[in-house]
Amino acid sequence: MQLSSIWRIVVLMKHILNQKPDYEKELRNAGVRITRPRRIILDILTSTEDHPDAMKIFHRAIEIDDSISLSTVYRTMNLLEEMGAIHRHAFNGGPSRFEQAHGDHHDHLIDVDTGAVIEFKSDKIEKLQEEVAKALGYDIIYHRLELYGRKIDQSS
Amino acid sequence: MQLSSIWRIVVLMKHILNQKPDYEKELRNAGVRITRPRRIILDILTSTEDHPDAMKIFHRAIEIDDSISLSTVYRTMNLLEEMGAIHRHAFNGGPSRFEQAHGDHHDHLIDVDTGAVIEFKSDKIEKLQEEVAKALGYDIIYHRLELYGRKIDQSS
DNA sequence: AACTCAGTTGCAAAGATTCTCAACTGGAAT
DNA sequence: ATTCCAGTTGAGAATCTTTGCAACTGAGTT
Repeated sequence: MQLSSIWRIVVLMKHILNQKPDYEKELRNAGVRITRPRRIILDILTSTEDHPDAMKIFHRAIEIDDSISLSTVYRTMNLLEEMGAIHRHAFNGGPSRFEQAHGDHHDHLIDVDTGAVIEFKSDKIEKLQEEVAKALGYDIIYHRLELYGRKIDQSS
Repeated sequence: MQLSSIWRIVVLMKHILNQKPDYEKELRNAGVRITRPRRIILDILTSTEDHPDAMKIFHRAIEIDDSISLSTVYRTMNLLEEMGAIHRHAFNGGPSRFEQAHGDHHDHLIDVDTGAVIEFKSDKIEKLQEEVAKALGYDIIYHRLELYGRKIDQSS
């Protein structure tokens, strides 16, 4: 696509960059401690294909170390979500389900028909966000951008 | 602020565009019954300035009719959200807060220290979103942009 | 290797949200 | 106005998530 020269949109393709990201390193760099519970939970997340909810993660975790608590699962999920390492999906009513992200922070385009999640990143948008925040007297710590869209019909 | 000439940041002032939309009509058209609880909750939503959570709405509601239950508040919020009449904001860990989707869309800057919510709008960012989506083959139906920030210390 | 302490944990309790179900009600049909 | 019934409600139970706090621990420093 010719737009890439302008916007540097990075579309991440899951099946291609499926080398487990080194979350431990990322976490360490972010000043977060690598504890035994966190290591176990990260292992579960990076080695699963599905979108488990907190309870499911908890059950898998206590098979490895039965001292892990559900609170820690929830706390870890919140931590990872804020870091952009995982995504939270709240399907109508039910408990939140989680899915590992990959690589760097990125934003999301959600297909409203299929629920598919496309990840992208636009430096331009991020820069604008910074400027808007600055104008309002704030520094951005993190952000969340989700576009909900429908595939453009190309048949016509 | 001199930036306005550049970014046209629109900090929305609710009390200016406070024409109440006719939700009752909309609901009726959608085949939803207008019950006493729903009418009261709608009145609360259309006449408030803030972003109340379910508990706050509940408390305001029972002052008008003390038979209304919290379940009904939650059910009504889910109903209205699905209809697009209100927006749900899940700021960090706290309870969801709601806001009527009066006319114009806007984004949010959340003060991570105080929880304060500042509304803003940047046409520039929205235009970029459109372009990104288009490059990915999608039309945007709606979007959510939340910046989490900390007030810039101006004392130094 | 021992020391230190802010970050983290497990647990229990609180808080938030959804669900179940019998009773009730809006509004269409009569 | 009365009847009727699918949609709605209130109450409380169940489920999901966060929080307060004392005990614990990772990892930097000595």
